[in-house]
Amino acid sequence: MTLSRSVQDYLKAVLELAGADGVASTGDLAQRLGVAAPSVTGMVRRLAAARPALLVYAKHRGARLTPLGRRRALEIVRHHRLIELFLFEILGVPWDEVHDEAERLEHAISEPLEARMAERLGHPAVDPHGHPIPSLDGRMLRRHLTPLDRLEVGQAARIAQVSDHDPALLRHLGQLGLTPGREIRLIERAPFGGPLTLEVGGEARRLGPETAAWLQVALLPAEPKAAT
Amino acid sequence: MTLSRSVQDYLKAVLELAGADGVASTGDLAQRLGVAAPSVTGMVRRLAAARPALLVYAKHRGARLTPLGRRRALEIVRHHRLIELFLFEILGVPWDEVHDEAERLEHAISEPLEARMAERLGHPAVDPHGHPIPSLDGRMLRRHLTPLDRLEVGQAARIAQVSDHDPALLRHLGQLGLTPGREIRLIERAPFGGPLTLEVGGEARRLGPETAAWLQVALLPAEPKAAT
DNA sequence: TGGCCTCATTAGGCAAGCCTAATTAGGAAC
DNA sequence: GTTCCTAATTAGGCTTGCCTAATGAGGCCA
Repeated sequence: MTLSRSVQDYLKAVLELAGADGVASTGDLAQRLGVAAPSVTGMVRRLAAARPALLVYAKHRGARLTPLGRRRALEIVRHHRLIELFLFEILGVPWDEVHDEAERLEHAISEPLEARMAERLGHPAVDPHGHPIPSLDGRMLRRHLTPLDRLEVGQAARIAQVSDHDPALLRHLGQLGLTPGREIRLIERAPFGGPLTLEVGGEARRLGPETAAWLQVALLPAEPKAAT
Repeated sequence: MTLSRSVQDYLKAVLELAGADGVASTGDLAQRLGVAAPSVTGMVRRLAAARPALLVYAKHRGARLTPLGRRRALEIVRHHRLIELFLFEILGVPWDEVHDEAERLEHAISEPLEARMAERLGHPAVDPHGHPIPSLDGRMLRRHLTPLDRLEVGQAARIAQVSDHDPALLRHLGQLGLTPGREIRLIERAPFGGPLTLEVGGEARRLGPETAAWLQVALLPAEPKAAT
């Protein structure tokens, strides 16, 4: 009942790519996993035929996780995010490097070791990029978030999470001080898709709208300085 | 030029099983790696045929590491032992559990991460079982050691290293206080292969000779209490 | 030197994961 | 309803790493 590295990667990808209906297309999976499309079809069929099944699959309409598959996928995400936070907090690995490192370590860590790490970190709820860490029973923090580029002018917000797909983006955001937990306010939005101007820690920062779309924020009431 | 997990395991096994002539037999490798003998023959041929070669192999006379193969094997051993020490020191994992955990993690850690761990640990020379940690350039502490069961009666010694092949043995030794760095003295040796009686931290401890053979010690001059 | 026993090798096969090239199904547009 | 484009699937094949069964080489002992 031990899942291979590849199988774990497929399950995680389905979880992360699934839309509102829980379905991920084989094409998207192929792109995300960096393999050819027929490889995905083959694997997805195997995982749906497995007993007990990890995926539900019907030709030409993508794959969906079974409850068991979802449980397994969440375990891997939990490993990944705990490892990211551990590397960041305990070893001082920069936040733009933790993802790739965790991508390999997540398959090699045992449950007892994971438990030790979680305890050492105080059973944290989010990773360094602000993504929620699933609990042991598969629950995770659910928040009401807005993409930063949708913010209204004058609106204050707290940065909740940033995409970790590109290390260069993370380095850039780090330099601007745009890290999870930080309070910001949208000062101005240049017309015709121009840059946003943000107040970040008392400084004005400019950010392209495509870049801003990679950040998710939680809205704050009118005067943020009043409430913590 | 990236080595698969299996290849890494084979190289490490050759390094660890090689006798004075540097040769490891295919049979010993099969046993150590938990695979059938023909699997070893096949892999060993592949690694000897690879360009650049990692092994030297001649039919019916076992395998030997090339300089490159040895370098690679030492890298893996370095990973393994640093991880063991890290788990032990930083995460408090018991010394009888660190080996299995490191066995998986050693293949998943990057060089930069390893460097961070080494620095965090103060560039240590030995792992929790007393085994030397190879340096980045492949050198390692070389000591003059004696198997504990060969000690002469009355001789004082310091425990240098213990075998980590069996967790139960490690738990037992831990309870007796027989850990690397500890000073001991052989009080008595029962005749006909009977147990050894040791002085350990002021207490008398009994140990079977087969068990004692799993420990290696460094001899100490007559009065150990005088020299710290 | 021959016989025998052990260990190693060859022969043949299987599963997992991947690939490219060729075919087919779905769905949008007319 | 047909057409056509795109996305997905089938067909066929490769490598890695393992297996069992059958054969062969080495070395020891008489």
